[in-house]
Amino acid sequence: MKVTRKSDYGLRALCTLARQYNGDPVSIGQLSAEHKIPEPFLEKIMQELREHGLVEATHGRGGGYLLKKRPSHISLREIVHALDGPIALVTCLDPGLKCSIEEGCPTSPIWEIVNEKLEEYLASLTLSDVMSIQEREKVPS
Amino acid sequence: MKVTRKSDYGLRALCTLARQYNGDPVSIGQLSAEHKIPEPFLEKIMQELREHGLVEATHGRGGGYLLKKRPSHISLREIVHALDGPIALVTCLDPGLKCSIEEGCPTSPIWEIVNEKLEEYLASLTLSDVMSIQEREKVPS
DNA sequence: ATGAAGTCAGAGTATTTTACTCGGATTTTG
DNA sequence: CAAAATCCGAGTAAAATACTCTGACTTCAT
Repeated sequence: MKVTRKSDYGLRALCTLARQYNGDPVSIGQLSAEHKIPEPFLEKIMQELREHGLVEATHGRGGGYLLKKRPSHISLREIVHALDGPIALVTCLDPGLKCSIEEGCPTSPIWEIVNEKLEEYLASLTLSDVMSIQEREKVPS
Repeated sequence: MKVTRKSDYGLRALCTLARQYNGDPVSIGQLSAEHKIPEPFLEKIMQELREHGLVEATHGRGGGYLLKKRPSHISLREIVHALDGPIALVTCLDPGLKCSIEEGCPTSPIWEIVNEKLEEYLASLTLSDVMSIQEREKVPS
């Protein structure tokens, strides 16, 4: 319904995997330690990212996760959709509620427009963008 | 934190008041009946809109609410801010959480950018826009 | 072949946020 | 002064979010 911590945590983990692109798999343990995310929660998150084809996992010793696509080919929208589902800025936009279908609802048209703008914007940003913006912010001390 | 039903209900009520601009005050009873919003809840909402200077109330018999500004001078952003506070698309953007201040947080910079875009867009839309979009949608049957 | 390091899968729980109620006071008009 | 309205503060119910737990399965090194 909104962008929850799942998406935030997922994005953090994906940043690490992006740095490690073409390198060794990274385990849940490493990821959760680096970003201070509760292990079992992150486990769930990585599973969902895998089910949506964003990462791939290797089992057993030395295993972990790797990006399945280039960082520049993974959009924020994909990530958020994988973890929080399609954005419904307002409750009444939630798929499954009749509100948006009803004739003469004064507000759903405008919310749909705003919602669509947001989705478009998220679709225009990729994991590479996130990395470079992050780099720019880092003040070398 | 997100756009809740309060903002949606508030916007609906404001649409009615916009139609009634320069007319008689509209009571909670009328508004809640027209939009099927629980009366005591809408009461709270109208109070908050008044506290933020978007509407004015008159007491007693024949009383109710009126817009305090022209519909074209009331932005969606104002309405949402009055009822749900500043938008924090992601939990970590909530004012009061340190996350956004921490050095080296990989995600908060991007969320801030997206959040700002959304706020800007909401600021660009007014109550008049909402009315005309609604009008356009109405399919005369 | 076995045990350690890892993921997989599903159900279950705690916390927080949202949505809404209640009761009584206050103001205005007929 | 009574009826019609808003005002105000506290409190409750429902829903969504943010997690945990348990046990299985896979892979690899020794």
